[in-house]
Amino acid sequence: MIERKLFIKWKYIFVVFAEDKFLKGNFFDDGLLTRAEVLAAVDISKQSSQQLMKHDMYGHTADLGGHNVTPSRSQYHSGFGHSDSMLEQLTSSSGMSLGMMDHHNNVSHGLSHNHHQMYPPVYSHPNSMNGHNGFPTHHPVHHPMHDSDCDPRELESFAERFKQRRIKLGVTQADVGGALANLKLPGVGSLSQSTICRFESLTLSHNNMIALKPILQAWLEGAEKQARDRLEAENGNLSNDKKRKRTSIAAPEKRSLEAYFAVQPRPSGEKIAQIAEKLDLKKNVVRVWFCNQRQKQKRMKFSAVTG
DNA sequence: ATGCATGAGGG
DNA sequence: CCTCATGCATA
Repeated sequence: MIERKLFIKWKYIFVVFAEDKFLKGNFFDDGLLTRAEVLAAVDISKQSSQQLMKHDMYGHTADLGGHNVTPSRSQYHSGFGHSDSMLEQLTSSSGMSLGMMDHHNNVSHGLSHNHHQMYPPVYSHPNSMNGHNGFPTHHPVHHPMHDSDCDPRELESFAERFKQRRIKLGVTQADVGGALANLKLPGVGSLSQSTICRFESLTLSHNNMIALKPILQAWLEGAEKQARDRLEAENGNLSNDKKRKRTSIAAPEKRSLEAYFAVQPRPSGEKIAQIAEKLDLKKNVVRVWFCNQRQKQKRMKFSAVTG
């Protein structure tokens, strides 16, 4: 599948970086990666890349069998299997290998958790799921889906059309997010500008895209039907002092993390602690960075180089 | 548009 | 601890 291929290419880029560091002799001083680990990763990645070139990397989105609403099984496992085992042979250290991920994946959430409203956005709820008409945990409420709803190309074109029509309506991404709550669909609250943006740019997981599509489609149709302005989205309740802070990881540290990630996407807690210490970052920051990085590789598109 | 963060749910 | 869906904050 295309996303898998893109991931391999992406990984390749950073492994090459690791190789470069290695050649300059400044990569192993910290002892976090063994010579064998890097050489193996470099070798495997090169092979994978060559293999991909032969198989038309950008040509077409091709397959991805019309089914799977959930990535439950290995939908990320084509043409990479042997590489996994190779790496495992060469990496004497901790666990998982490069392409190994997601063997279990229950996707038990639907959309709509309406959770953690610690920072009340548009509609404010003091807490996640207290009594209060709040949807307990999750809602299976999904409209009957058709095969086309799972087709990446269909999703892609829908996202594009959506953006187009949204702009035509003169509505911002944030407006859409807020308007969703007025849709009164069971289990559907508002969404942030971030999420709408990510939907339009396909930078969400395949499943997330599928879940959001019917909702956004419903909004779009409603909004167009009454080309009126129902842009309300009452807000203005920003009386909270606790500002969330976003730590910024400097470029050098980030490059190191990327190099580590290329070799071991799922480092153990121990390893994370070591890395954190080496880079002088808090362990949790490093852990979260790896989590986010893993999520990134599962997205439909990679925003930068893949156009 | 994206980077780092949170929290539910599941082991 | 992880995955996933999401969001605040920010470049």
